[in-house]
Formats: sequence, C-alpha cells, structure tokens
Amino acid sequence: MTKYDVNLNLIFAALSDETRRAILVRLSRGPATVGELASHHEMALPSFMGHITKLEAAGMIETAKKGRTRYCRLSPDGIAPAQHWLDQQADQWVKRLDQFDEYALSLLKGKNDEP
Amino acid sequence: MTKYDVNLNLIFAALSDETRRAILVRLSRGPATVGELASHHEMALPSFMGHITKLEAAGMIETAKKGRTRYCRLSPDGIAPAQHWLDQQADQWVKRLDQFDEYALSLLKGKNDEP
DNA sequence: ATAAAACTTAGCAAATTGACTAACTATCTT
DNA sequence: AAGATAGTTAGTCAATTTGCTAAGTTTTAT
Repeated sequence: MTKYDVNLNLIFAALSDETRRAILVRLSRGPATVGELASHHEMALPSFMGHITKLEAAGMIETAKKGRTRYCRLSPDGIAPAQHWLDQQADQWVKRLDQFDEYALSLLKGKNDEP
Repeated sequence: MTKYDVNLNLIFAALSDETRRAILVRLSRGPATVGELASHHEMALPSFMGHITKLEAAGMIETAKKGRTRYCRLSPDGIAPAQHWLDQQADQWVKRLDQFDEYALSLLKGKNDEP
C-alpha cells in the first residue's frame, strides 16, 4: 500500500510538468526516439533527457537502446494508477454531493427524520 | 489553453504529495476545519497550512474563516481537469493498442495489405 | 580511418519545496 | 480581564527540481 503510494507520488509529479505531458501525448501516437521527441522542445538534450528519465522512473514509459539511438514508448499501464486514484476520489465526492442533495430535499419536504 | 495547462501543473503537483492526497480523501467524506485535518498529521501547523494553501491555489479545495477557525471543503470540480486529461490520454493509448492488435492480427492472417 | 550522429556523464547554478521554530493576532471562554 | 484556542507571519534551512555547458562514449556513415 505504501509502495503503491510512492508510485503515485512519482506519477503525479511526472504529470505536473508540461514538457513531460507533451512527451506522453506524443508517445500516445506511437513510439519515438529521444531525438525525435527532443526536436519539438527548445531545451538542451541533457535537460530533455532528465524528463525522459523521470517518466521512466515513474513507470510511465519504457525505453531501450538500439545501436546509438534510444527508443521510447508508453508503458501499458503507466497512467492507470493515477486514473484509478482520481476515479475513486471522484466517486466519493459524487456520493457526498448526493447525500447533501437528499438532506436538502428532506428539509424541503419536511421529512427530516434523520438528523 | 496555456492558462488551462498552468492549472494542470498545479493540480498534478498538488496530487504528488501523500499528505495532500490524504487531505483530499478526508475532505471527500465532508468538510472539516484546519485543526481537525491537521490532527491526523505529525507536522507543525505552519507546515501543514502550506499544504492547505497549495490545494487551494490549485483550485482543489475552498476554505473560509468563521471566527477563529478556518473551514475547508472540496471544490466541486477540483479534480475534474486532471481526470479529463488522464481519460483522454487513456483513450488515445487504447486506440494505439487496438491499432497494434489489428496489425498483429493481419500479420498472423497473412492479410497485411496496409504496411 | 575519420567524421558525424545520438546520446551520456559530470558539474554547476537558480528556483522551488517541505519542514521547522519563534513570535504574533485574532476570537472565544471563564 | 485573563487565559486558552486556532490560525498567521516571518525567517531559516536542507533537499529537490530544472535548466545549462563542456567534455565524453559508442555507433554508423563516408
């Protein structure tokens, strides 16, 4: 459970940067090399590689070197943990709002039998 | 569009910390005062308030002071932007996987007419 | 055999984060 | 009117983040 949370930290932190989100968006249209990815960002290569490294550390992408070029692709369930956490939260929140609606309704109807 | 992205930065950054996620989970069960929230965390109050401030800056919670106590509650659509971004990404990714499946299938069937 | 290409490594600097203590300001309670 | 409560403000500090440049290393192309 704690292990899972550490992962969430890394995933959400990875998502909190525009450059990294852009990389994910690009990769969702198919694999690419570091060079291809980097060409769309005005940034020195070592800086750019830092972003790649973070995405990989968070388990969101996978990379492999073939010859002198490194290929990157999305990791199958890379964003799933983040999605699940948010969906669960959203569910909870909707339930809360529903409870509130019921309560408000009961007040209107004068049927407020459960204080 | 850029404005929206800045917001995503703040939201995902806010979500990348366990303390802050715990606050959101607690608030999804109903509003609470800063003191109540803080009582579950071994942390000096000013440090804890920093987390509250960040959640509020990201638009994820709303707070209001009544007398000497400050009340906190979830902001109705606080996590929606993050959810939408992830859902869109997930959709894209699933499409990619489907394309790959089709391609793989076509190879198996020897019907590979679209290289 | 060179030279170009595609990263890597090392080392640096500014900005941000997360946590702390100490002192302060309101607002109840008694 | 005192004193306790509930936050706030101010200032410090170590660690992390994000970017850079300069100098490698390993492949590939000529």
